[in-house]
Order: sequence, then structure tokens, then C-alpha cells
Amino acid sequence: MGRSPCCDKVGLKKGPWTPEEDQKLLAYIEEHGHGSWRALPAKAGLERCGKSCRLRWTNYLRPDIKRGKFSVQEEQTIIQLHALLGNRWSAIATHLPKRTDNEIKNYWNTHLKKRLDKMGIDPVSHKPKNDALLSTEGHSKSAANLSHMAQWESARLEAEARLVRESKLRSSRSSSAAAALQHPLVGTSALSSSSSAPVLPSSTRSLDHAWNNGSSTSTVATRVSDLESPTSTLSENNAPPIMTNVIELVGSSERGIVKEEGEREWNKGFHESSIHMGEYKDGLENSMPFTSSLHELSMTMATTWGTTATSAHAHAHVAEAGFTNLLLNSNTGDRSLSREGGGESNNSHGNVTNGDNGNGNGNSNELYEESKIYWNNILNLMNYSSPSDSPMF
DNA sequence: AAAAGCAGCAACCGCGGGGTC
DNA sequence: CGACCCCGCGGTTGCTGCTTT
Repeated sequence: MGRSPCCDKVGLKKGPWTPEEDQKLLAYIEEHGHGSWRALPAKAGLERCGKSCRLRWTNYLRPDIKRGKFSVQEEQTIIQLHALLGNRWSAIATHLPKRTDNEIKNYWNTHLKKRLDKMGIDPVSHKPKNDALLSTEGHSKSAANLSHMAQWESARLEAEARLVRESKLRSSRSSSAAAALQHPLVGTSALSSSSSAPVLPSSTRSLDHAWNNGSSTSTVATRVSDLESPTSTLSENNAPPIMTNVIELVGSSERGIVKEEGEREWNKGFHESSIHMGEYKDGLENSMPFTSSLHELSMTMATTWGTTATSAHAHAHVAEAGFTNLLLNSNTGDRSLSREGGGESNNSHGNVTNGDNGNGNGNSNELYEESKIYWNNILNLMNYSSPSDSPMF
């Protein structure tokens, strides 16, 4: 198999890009589109390999990239999606408008991973490190369910991501490069907008539809295979409810949930997020009841942690306590935050589990509470994500 | 003030999937 | 059907700048 030589070719430059190179690349793509990346460097007069050009463009030069600090909603989105999808940065990036997979990956590795770690949560499995919390039979079942749901959601996201890519490709091919640059996220927007349901990819819609009709399991299997998802290993009986609006809730700027940089106050951020979720759910008057298995999962988790909270109750609890605050409270000692101005990251609510000191996981009860809140937050986001909640239908 | 350590991030590397011939 | 090409993805590296000692 002939692997492309790429940068092994002598004479090709590597390393940091100069402003001149950036300008050349930008000018060329704006005028011609990128076309074949392999052929681009020669045409653009760059002594780089196509791969390097593509990377530079997609991770840095693209005009639709938002740079700078991640908002609290973006952080929540990343954490929640990572809990579902693992290190599938491209799929996660699909639902974080204007953020690149590379940026998200870096942010995860440098900030969020450490933060979860300090909370006593395994950043890989998103499970509390203290396995005693999870040792009950009930949780084993729940964990299995969650895993299955993650697989389904994963398949769905793959389909969406693919469509986004195709959509971008089409737009860049069918119009001038300049026009394409103005609508680089057309696919993403379409998928996120309630008003644009008609452009939803048939494959994605089919999958959701299949989920909505839990009894037609053969259809589910067929549709999933249509997606060619490598991750789905579900048996027919394990079809979980869809969790579409985990993304819709936290990732769609068109629903007004994701705020821009202006909304930087940590506490405020989560509070508003909670409000929006409430409004969102209220608007779904005709929604079918949330699929029982997920509710069971939530209840089981709650029971496992020794609480009698219902989902709604748990949600209120989470909203009140603040997932963000939870993260923040395990932040102290994080150099990156402490040197980023401090004020932003200070928790002014003081109503969370461990507002007393910076150790975060120094106390086992605090760890216990943190873990509980963490998972309740994820589960309750799911609870607002029943199949018919999706504005796509 | 200098050195060491650390964090953040841009960029590279290698693999695998999909398309084409 | 297999070889080849192209591209995208995830993991990793290495540079830069900041903080600490």
C-alpha cells in the first residue's frame, strides 16, 4: 500500500506557520476553494504538504472559528458529550459551533480532564474513582444502559457529523469559495435548528424515528446498519431512548442556549442554562413521556447514591447546586484558572458541596456528593432529551 | 536575576476509511 | 477485487511563555 509521502518529501517546510504562509493559504482558498489538498500547496506557492495546509486551515485560518476561552456551556457540553462519546473529538466538535476538534481536544487534555480528576472522577470512564459508590447491582445495570445509550448516540452523531461534512463539501463545490466561507456551518446549523428539520439527513432521521418506535426492532437494526456505525453493538432488546437533545440543549446557539463570550460568569452561566432547559421542556407539551428505561436509569442512579430524588427533583437539585460550581470548586490550585484573572472563576454562590477549601476531594463525603451531582447532571440532561423532544420532528 | 518546572497550544504523525481506477 | 490515493481523525510532540523556586 502506498502511503502518501506527505511531509517526508524533501524541501517541504514543517513547523510553525509564518504570517506570509497564512496569507498565501488564505488568499488561495478564498479565491479557489481548497480543492485537492495535495495539489493546493503547489498552486498556492507554499512549500508545505497538503496535509499541513489542511490542518492549518481547519484548525486556525478558517474564518468561522471562534477562538478564546470556552464558555461554561461549552465546557458542560464537552464534558457531557465526552461522557457519551469518549475521545471522539470530531463528533463533539460538530455540536460546538465554531470550535475545532483540535481545540476541544487540547482544552480537554489541559483543563477539563484535570478538573474531573480533581473531583475524583475518572476522566476516561466518567465514573467516580471510588468504586464503592458504584458497586451495587443496580448501578451495573445502569452503567450498561448508559453504555448502550452512548453507542446509539454515537451512531447518531456520526451520521450527523458525516452530513455536516458532506454539506460543507457541497456548499464549497457549488458556490464560490467566498460564498462558502460565509456559510461554513450550514450543515451544523441545519441540524441544530428547529426550523430546518426538512434538511435533516434521512439517515439520521430514520434512526431517530426508529428509536421513537421502540417496538420495531428490526427496523432499528436495519437503520443502524445503514449508518455504518462501527460502535453500535446493541442487541434488539437493548435499544435505548435517544438522547438527541443533550446536544440540542447545550450546543445550539440558535436556541439561545449557548451564549457567546459575553456570558462568562460561571454561576450565571449554569443558572441560565437551567432556565433554558426548563423553558425548552415546557414548550414540549405534546411530547411523549420520556422513555422509561432512561427514567429507570436515573432513578437507579439516584437510589444507588442514597437519594429519593425524582428526576425532576434531581434536576432542580443539580440546577441549584450547579454543575459548574462543582467543577469550579475543584478548581482551586488550577494554575491556569488562577492566572486567568481569578474573578471569573470564583464561585460566588457558595452553596455547593465544598466551597470551603481548595482540595476538592479531600473529604470523602464531598467526593460522594460531587459524584452524585455530576452524574445527576448528565442524567437529567438526558431526561430532557426524549426522542420527541427533538425539534427535528 | 536566573534556572527549573509547568501549562497551553499549534502542529505533526500515523492509522484507517472511503473513493476511484 | 485489489492497489492506490486522498482525506479525516485521534494521539502525541515540541515549542513558547508563564510561574515558581
